[in-house]
Amino acid sequence: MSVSKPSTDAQRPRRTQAERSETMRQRILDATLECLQKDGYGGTTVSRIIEVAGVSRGAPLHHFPSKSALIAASAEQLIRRVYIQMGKAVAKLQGSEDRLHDLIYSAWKNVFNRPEHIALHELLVASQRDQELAEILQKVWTAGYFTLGNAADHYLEPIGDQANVRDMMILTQWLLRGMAEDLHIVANRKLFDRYLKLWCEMLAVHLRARAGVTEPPPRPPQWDSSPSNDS
Amino acid sequence: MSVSKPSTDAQRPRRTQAERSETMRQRILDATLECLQKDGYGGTTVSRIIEVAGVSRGAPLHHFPSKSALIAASAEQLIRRVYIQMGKAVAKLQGSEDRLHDLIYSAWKNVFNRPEHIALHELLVASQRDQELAEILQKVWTAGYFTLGNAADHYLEPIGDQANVRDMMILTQWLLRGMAEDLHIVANRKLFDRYLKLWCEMLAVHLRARAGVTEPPPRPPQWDSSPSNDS
DNA sequence: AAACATGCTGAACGTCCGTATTGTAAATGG
DNA sequence: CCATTTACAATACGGACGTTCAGCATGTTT
Repeated sequence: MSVSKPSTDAQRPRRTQAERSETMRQRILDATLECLQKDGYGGTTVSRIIEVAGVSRGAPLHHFPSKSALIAASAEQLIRRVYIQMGKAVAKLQGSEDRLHDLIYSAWKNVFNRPEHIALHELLVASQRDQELAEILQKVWTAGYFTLGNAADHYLEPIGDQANVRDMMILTQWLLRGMAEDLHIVANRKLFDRYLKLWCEMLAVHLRARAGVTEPPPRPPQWDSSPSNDS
Repeated sequence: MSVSKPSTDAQRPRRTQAERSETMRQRILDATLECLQKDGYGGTTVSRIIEVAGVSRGAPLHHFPSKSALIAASAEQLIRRVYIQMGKAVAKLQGSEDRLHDLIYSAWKNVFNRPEHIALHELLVASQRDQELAEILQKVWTAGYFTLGNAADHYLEPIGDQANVRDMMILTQWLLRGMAEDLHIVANRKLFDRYLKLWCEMLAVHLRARAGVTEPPPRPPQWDSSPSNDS
């Protein structure tokens, strides 16, 4: 219900305006993402957001010109978060014995089978009727393509000559996305593990670990800690 | 904008109450599905539905106790329609030269790459927060599993011994569903054909056409023309 | 310290939502 | 042929939506 309230503000009664403003802005963004995840796109109303954030009704529109701008800013932040997390996860696979399996599982566990992905997916679906959102969500394509694609290209190599590592990672992402949509339909969670394993076996026909890779994959360009500069 | 207006009602000024009622009911259901497809779940309001159907505001709630009941009835009807269509499509593949390829393409063209699937997908996403819808949408799992699974089992056989036809069809459905969500993001439509082809090649490692299959697959049980008996 | 600027509150506004109610034409049944 | 029932139209209602705005603290500047 609450999103990171400032510890005890008796401790620091004085903060600069910029500080106040930034924490408030962040609090609203976090509350929006929490709403998207728990209540869906349709349930993400201003009333609900301010309830979760614990702020007044006017606060969100003081920082964002409209609700759709707030959603857009939340989307940008979420995409960055999700794929940075994934980038970090796939950077720790040098010591793995079965790199293909661990890469796929890492993508599943760190992206598609996460609460954050629910919010991201809500936005993706909403973007079918919202041009502005669609342009932002295109970054998911790019982000996924490079994060998973680069990592796979770094750790794995094709076995045959017509196989292509990056293409198979694109198929992987579509598959995992489709799987994630059945999480609430299919009760038996172990089923998903079974099919994930089957998918790894199908990939293993065409991909194998590169020999002697001890370095983590190169980091994507600007994705370190650019705060949140948007609209 | 309009959904199957009665041809020329000057021709038949008298119809039984049951007839009037049934056509009206169907008109409302069709309008609801059209709304779901064009305006999404959130945009499917009573106002929009009656505008599309060209009926009064009271009409929908005369036939359905509430809006959610209307949505539920529409969902049931849609699921039946979509997978009957798929069943018919995959029943014509005996003459195909590349049955695996044609089966996958048929699933894509007749289900996932169709306007109706957009509506179905909206309902699937909404069912994450709606228990009643979720129970209805479970039928999509069952329907997909049997329709595509049975057909594949009929036309194809595993090559290795650990391969399983039905499991691979489940992966196929997840993949196609995930692909369909990027249709509005990725401008180049030919890309999807490329990846569909790649997927077929990956499947071809494990599946091949059964020899001497000239019959169409057996029809699923009750799926012929049961009108629309629900809630 | 006084004057100003900024960050946010909280009430209010108009619009649209889903539903309830009342009225009217058409079909049914004696 | 008329009373009754059914099918739908039309309007009204309370509530929730996104947005606006005057007011009040809290920093900032002079």
